[in-house]
Amino acid sequence: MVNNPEQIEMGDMAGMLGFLLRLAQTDAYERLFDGEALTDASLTELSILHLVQLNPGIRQGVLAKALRIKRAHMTKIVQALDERDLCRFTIPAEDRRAVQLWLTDAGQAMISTAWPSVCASESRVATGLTAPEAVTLKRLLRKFIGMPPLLQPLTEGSRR
Amino acid sequence: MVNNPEQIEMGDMAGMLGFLLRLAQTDAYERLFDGEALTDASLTELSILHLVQLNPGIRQGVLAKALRIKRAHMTKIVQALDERDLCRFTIPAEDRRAVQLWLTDAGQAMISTAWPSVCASESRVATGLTAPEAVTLKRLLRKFIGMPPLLQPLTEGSRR
DNA sequence: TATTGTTATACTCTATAACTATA
DNA sequence: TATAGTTATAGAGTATAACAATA
Repeated sequence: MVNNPEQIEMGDMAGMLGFLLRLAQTDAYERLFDGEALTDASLTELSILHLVQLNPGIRQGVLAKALRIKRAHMTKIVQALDERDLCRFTIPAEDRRAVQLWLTDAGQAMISTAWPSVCASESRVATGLTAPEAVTLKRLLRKFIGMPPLLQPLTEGSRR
Repeated sequence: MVNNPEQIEMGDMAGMLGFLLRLAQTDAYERLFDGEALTDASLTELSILHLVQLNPGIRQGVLAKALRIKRAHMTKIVQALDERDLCRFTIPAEDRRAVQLWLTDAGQAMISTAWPSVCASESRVATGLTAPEAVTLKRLLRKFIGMPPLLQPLTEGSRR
């Protein structure tokens, strides 16, 4: 049994935002895919494919900033995706230092089948919160990280 | 300049709790000690010393669960603290499998001087949120991770 | 048999800096 | 000079499993 008989004194840490965020993030990740492993691609890779699908031609560095992945690491991730034929890159003529990302047909196919299960699993992460609480939590997190608020509350994916 | 001219479409990810938590945790950590590095001990080590100070004799596994650190990793962290004379451990007679942790005098001294600066830096993490928003965010995070609510919010005048 | 902690290994991610090529 | 990306390396943290000692 994994109950928690030991009530420990958390001191200042119970009021520390950074600490609470770390625990919450760890718990969220544990609840994601509870048990089931991702075989074809990591969650990070799926996120990248999702964003490249929505933002075709996005520059690698922009993606890295959005996902808080270091540039050096992003290079390796993109190379791994390229080696598996999931994405391609091109050098734009207007700035030949940049790298633009595109999905291959295989990448399109993979993310189209894999992403719905990510969404389904994600929707089960907020167990323990009421629906309005989850909405508030997400709104505050978006503000905290400087992400623009959602214009359309909660229905389908929005288009431009 | 590090402005963000590129507004990228986040799709489903803007509404995913796990994703928002990951970004928030990364941002929070970056804002912590903005620039200044911790020299004597890592943030994890300081957290452990703080909790051992508040919960003398706490078992290693209980601490690991509270901090979401894997047991195998906790072993190495505690060994490192022991080697630096910051904490000690004992084997309780009532369960000789367990390991109880205690601060040495040096550990007491170190955490007593280092912890206030952790708290001071932590209090600057929530930039961008109003004070009531930060309070709400922390309350929701505590609920999300199953941590008991704070009985006395932060000032006087609290009731249940 | 289950639990606590240890050891070992592999992997992911971070941190850093030097490097190139372009701007 | 500054920026975008690459390469390389060191270190922290995670994931996993086998193991010993104890319950």
